[in-house]
Amino acid sequence: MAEKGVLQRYLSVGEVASRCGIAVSAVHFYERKGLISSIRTDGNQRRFHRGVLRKLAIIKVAQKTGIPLSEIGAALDELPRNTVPTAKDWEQLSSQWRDDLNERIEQLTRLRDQLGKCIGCGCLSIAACPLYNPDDTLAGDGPGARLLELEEE
Amino acid sequence: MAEKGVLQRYLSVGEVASRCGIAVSAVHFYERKGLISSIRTDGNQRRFHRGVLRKLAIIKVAQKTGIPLSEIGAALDELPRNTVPTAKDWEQLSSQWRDDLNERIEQLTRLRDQLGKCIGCGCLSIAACPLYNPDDTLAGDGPGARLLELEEE
DNA sequence: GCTTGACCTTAACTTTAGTTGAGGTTTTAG
DNA sequence: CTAAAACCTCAACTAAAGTTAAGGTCAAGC
Repeated sequence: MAEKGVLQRYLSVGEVASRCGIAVSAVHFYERKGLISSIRTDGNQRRFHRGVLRKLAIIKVAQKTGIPLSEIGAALDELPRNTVPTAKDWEQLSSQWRDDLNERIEQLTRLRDQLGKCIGCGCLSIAACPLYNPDDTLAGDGPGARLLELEEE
Repeated sequence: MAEKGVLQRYLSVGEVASRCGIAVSAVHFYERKGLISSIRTDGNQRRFHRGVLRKLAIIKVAQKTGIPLSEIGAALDELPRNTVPTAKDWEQLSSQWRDDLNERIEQLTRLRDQLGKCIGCGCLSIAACPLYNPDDTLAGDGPGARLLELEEE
């Protein structure tokens, strides 16, 4: 199990980048942001543990769900430092994001379902419109007073 | 129908902003970007036709769907200039965006469905993973060679 | 009639997620 | 052994979507 050198143990930044399909500059950037880390060779070049590949994959996936890097970084920080994350660790991460994703999906779905109903009618600019005012933040400002003011056509 | 002044015909920038729940600076910004327009008083203050309220509402909604302002602007430009848009005009707009929305929803749904399957297993960094490589852009690079390289745990 | 609040313009600043370039070093291949 | 490819750092730039500040004008209330 410990045959050294048979598999290359560490990856250069270029290898990491091309395997992940991202730019070298992005790898640098993620490291600067603390999302991934590396050690250095004598010649000061980065060497990455192959575990970084999975992290980068996860970063990419999480970004697609709309999660900002700062949050991704925070989530990655919760992973055990210095021990290789287990399947359970990853699952915890993904289930957290799945909730986010579900919420975003629901939001967009509601949006879609309202889109046709609201956009063509007069209600869109009005406190009562579920699209325009989904959180009902304007409720109680005097009901409906605004409603008529839009009837311009 | 032409009783002047009974309803205030034009809105100041502050009125527009507070009615739409956005900042004055944002109204200025949208005007600079050509998304909305105004006329000026003798004293050089903006006055907005009330139709701008609906446009702003639509801008807000479209932004929530993830459409960038540039595209929103382009869509608004397709509306008839100088005539008040009809319900049909708005419907065309919304149906266009509905397609976008549907696509984004589908994307996120696929993502969600893959999230648990992939994140915990070894496949995430690999060309074969549907999440990581949804467009199959790496297909044909030599099948599976990368697959084993991730098995670090 | 003056003071305050709303408005004006222009320019600079903010955040996120990187990219690009300059100038210099290391590694690798022939 | 040398030349090219890959790497290094640091600073500046980009884009989107605004916000904030500075310095000045306009309008409304008392």
